[in-house]
Amino acid sequence: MTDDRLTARDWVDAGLKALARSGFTALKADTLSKALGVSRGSFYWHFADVGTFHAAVLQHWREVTYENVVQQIEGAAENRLAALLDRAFRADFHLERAVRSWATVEAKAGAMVEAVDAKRLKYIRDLLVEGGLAPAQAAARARILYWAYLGHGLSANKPKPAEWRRVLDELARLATAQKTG
Amino acid sequence: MTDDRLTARDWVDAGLKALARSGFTALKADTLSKALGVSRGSFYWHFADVGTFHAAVLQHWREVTYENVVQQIEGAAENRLAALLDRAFRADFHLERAVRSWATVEAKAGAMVEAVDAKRLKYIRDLLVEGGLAPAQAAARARILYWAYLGHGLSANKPKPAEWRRVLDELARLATAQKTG
DNA sequence: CCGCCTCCATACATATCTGTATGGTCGGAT
DNA sequence: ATCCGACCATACAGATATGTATGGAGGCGG
Repeated sequence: MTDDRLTARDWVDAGLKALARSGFTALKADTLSKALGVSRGSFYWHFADVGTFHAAVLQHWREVTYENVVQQIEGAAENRLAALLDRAFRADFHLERAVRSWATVEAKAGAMVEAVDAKRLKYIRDLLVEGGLAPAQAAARARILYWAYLGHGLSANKPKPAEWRRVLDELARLATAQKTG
Repeated sequence: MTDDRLTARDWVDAGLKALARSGFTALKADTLSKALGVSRGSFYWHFADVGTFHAAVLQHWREVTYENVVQQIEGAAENRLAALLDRAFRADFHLERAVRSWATVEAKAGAMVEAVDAKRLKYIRDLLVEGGLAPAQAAARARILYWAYLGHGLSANKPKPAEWRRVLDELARLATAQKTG
């Protein structure tokens, strides 16, 4: 039997799902309770108000969006930078889009996004330095690579398969080419 | 005397201002009428409903965000690509952020953003081709440049002045370097 | 002066969402 | 068996938003 009682975690999971599907405007006690087939009484038992629920959702988002990814990259690949690029540009971006959209409207989401950005950026920069780039150049290129990742994920207009090879090629070049003059 | 009667254009301008300041959640008849010091009766005289108002705001956004920019670039500079990069990465991004955030939630905003993306991307690609790049490579690099523009504008974490020189340097390189092998 | 047209105020009905208060159900420990 | 606590339903009050209906205020042509 699927036990009918819910946990706070169930609510947060439903929140992330609604976030990816419908954007942050779907993160309401009213909407989610209907989606879960319970009343808002359940929501207000697990959370004091929507603010604390939002905080819980953001916290869980950080875990699934950074810690988990880095763990996978560090564990599996021999060429970590290539693995990261490949994974980043192929990942589903609905959740990230929704959170960043949310971040432009609510400060607490903005703070969380900013924190995640800083950690990811540092991770890329460190990889480039390990790859042999001078720190200043690594910092600049890490920025561009991360911006490109963001821009790619946030724009609906994606390259066609034929163009993808070229794009990845140019990205890898940007990541590894030594300065020639 | 500032004439007290409003026009539809006044409402759209107020909409864009609210959009840049507070995000798309501020695009409501209720909120805007208070900001303009009139009642919602005025709003519903100029617009049938909020949907048509939103459409008018989006349409006006397209004009100020594309036509005007291209006109300036085409008119003034001798090195149009450098002028575009400089202008793009220094511009105020609040309005663009808000519209793109809006685009993740409402389909009509998404369609408008997609249309603007396609036009801007084509413009960059054409500039690169004129600069001597092969079409396929120009397409790939135009993507990356535009992605970087978007990522830069949408992330709060900007480089410090010292890093900016490096970043612009690498961007220009990406735009102009010939393939060496 | 009169009536029309433009623009806005006011009032009402309705919908959605929040938060609280209160009571109900069910399982498990004593 | 009963009592307690976890979990949820229901009902209420209030805030905020939409859209409509209706009634001014004020300029302007006839």
